[in-house]
Amino acid sequence: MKADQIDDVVKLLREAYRGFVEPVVTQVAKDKDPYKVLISTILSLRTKDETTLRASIRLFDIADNIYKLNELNEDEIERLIYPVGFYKTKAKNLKKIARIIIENYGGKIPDDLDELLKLPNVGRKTANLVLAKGFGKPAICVDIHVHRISNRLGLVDTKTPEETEFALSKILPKKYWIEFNDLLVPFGQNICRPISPFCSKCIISKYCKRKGVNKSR
DNA sequence: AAAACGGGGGC
DNA sequence: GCCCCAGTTTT
Repeated sequence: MKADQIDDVVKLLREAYRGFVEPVVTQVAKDKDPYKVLISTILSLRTKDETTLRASIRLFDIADNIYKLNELNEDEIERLIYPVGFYKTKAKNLKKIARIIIENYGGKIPDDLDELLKLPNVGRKTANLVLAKGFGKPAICVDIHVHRISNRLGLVDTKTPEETEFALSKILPKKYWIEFNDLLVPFGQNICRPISPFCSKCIISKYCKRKGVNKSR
């Protein structure tokens, strides 16, 4: 895809974005607090948005910073975040993260990819979202929506999200890195769904290489 | 590369 | 009942 076509895709997605509900992490962390971005992103993994939203609000009402989170025990965290996916594992890891951040990083969420990746339950998707949304640093956050849609557009031809991140870093202008994920997630949830995508309502279908796939409507 | 982790909600 | 969900970790 040519550079001017990528510009057009972003422009069209920005217009469509206004009609969508914001991604849940963006809603919860409007103040761009890296702590809230990190924690709510972890809560969101394999979890529906509405569940993530409720859990995040409950947790941040009690613990809106890393020190307060550290004061909670595992059972308390479990009860606050239930029923997000893997809530027991996440409660355990959130507790660990609080301790690590306080002991090793002076209570500050690190703004470095490799350091973030050392935290339990933090992979590339979460780490890059923290960098992009929490610190405003150029980072490409590839979740399943970005991965799927980038391939449908022919922007990349990849099997795994990690490959997609690498491929996008070569062709996507840096000025779009931070917002790319925010644009594609609601688009992927509402229009460019995994199965039965609404191709007839798609504002970027002219750039799509897989129009009509998977029982599209 | 593939399975496991895990509970709620949609159909 | 079966399948999906802003992935990560382990095998």
